[in-house]
Amino acid sequence: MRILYVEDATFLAEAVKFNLEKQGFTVDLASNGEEGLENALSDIYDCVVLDIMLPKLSGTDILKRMREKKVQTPVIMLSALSEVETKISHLDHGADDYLAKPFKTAELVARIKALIRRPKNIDISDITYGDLVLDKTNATLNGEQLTAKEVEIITEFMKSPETLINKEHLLAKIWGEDGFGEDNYIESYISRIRKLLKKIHSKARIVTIRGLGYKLTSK
Amino acid sequence: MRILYVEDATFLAEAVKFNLEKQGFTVDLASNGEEGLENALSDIYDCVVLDIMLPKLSGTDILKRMREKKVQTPVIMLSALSEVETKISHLDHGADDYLAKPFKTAELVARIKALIRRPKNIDISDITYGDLVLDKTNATLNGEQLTAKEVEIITEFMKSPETLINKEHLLAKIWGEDGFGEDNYIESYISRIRKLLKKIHSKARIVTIRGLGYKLTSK
DNA sequence: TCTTTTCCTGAAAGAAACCTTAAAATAACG
DNA sequence: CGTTATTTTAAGGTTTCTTTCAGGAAAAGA
Repeated sequence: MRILYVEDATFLAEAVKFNLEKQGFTVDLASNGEEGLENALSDIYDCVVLDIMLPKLSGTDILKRMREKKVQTPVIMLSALSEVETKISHLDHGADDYLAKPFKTAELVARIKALIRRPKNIDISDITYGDLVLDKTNATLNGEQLTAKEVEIITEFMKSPETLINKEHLLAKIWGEDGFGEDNYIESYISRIRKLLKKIHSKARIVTIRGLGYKLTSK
Repeated sequence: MRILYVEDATFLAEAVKFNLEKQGFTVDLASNGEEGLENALSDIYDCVVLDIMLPKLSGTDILKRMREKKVQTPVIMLSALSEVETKISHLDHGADDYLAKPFKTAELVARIKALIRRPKNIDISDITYGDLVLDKTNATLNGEQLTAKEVEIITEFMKSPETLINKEHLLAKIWGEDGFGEDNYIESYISRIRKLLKKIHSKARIVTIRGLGYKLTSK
């Protein structure tokens, strides 16, 4: 479970990071809004915690841009302001929870856990692209049974078809942490997925953009 | 017995939770409508208590959506409005009981208990799928005697045949709490249920989707 | 063209998830 | 209170998925 914590108060950031890691989470820190946004958009986190008052770009802005870019990672907002209005406005913008500063780390941990553990009933809906139907509840692609990793990879492609997806992103999202000579994981799976697509007689295929990554296309 | 209580007034929610837990219930809280709906749809609760006035999504909406999705968990609605009209409209939408705010926790506890006790008289109807007949009054599958846990597990599968059911769900629904029980519980029972299906000469069988869960199928 | 880099693919090794059985613990019953 | 039935624990074996490896093919660069 990987968490992004965007916070400019270093001492606080470090303390919280320490506590979260003790709970078994992997934690990345960002100390300003721009850096935070960049990380958040990578879409590899299981939860993002945003302070609102930040240099360069506010937490609110980060949240807004994330949702614009269709990044659906659960978000918890932190702020000294506990006015109901602000709170509601954030929830409206797609924040999943809200915590007033100062807070107890235990409280934050509890909320993160609650968000992550939330039943996955909602994003489990089928994904379709062209003649492909990925049924995530049954782990099948056009009726063909898939393995867990295959589902994850195919999901990434079908969520952003006709878009280049680089290996780094796949490694980070599906294998977590930083890869090392592990590019072949992906090549191996791409190979198998291509076979699958052929077996299904789909018009869609995965093309490789040498040096950059792969792309699902049906053109 | 696990209960979901959807309520935005935190102080009230905590108080009620405390009292219900004293009665031996496990209680999950949700503080807004969306979260409440998501949790309710997971279909692992024995009873859902819905406040009507909620941020994001009203209790009424949650109830409606639950029934649309065929989630038949007993529901108690809470509201400051005690007008007969509203009451009737909710009961029409499939609520099982109605309680006006403010209420005494003891009153709520009593109603929850009443509701939870009731189902055993009602949903005792047989469930069938393909050549299988589960008789819940006698705890038999095609005449073969079952144990209590076997009935519960088989019920889950027969309620949603041809659908992947993951271990987490089974653990939460049958053993309660947060999947603290071992996966091996399930593996053990699946093994026994498979023997049973063979003995019965049923066409149906339980297939395992490695890393994801199990599925009852007859294809 | 020849060399280098990057990618593809099939097969084998390794790891993880799952199955099965039997015995121990617990609960239910008389 | 003893007996029986059910549930849980434990262990070893089995299967399947994932990773690794190695050799070859395609693209890019010299």
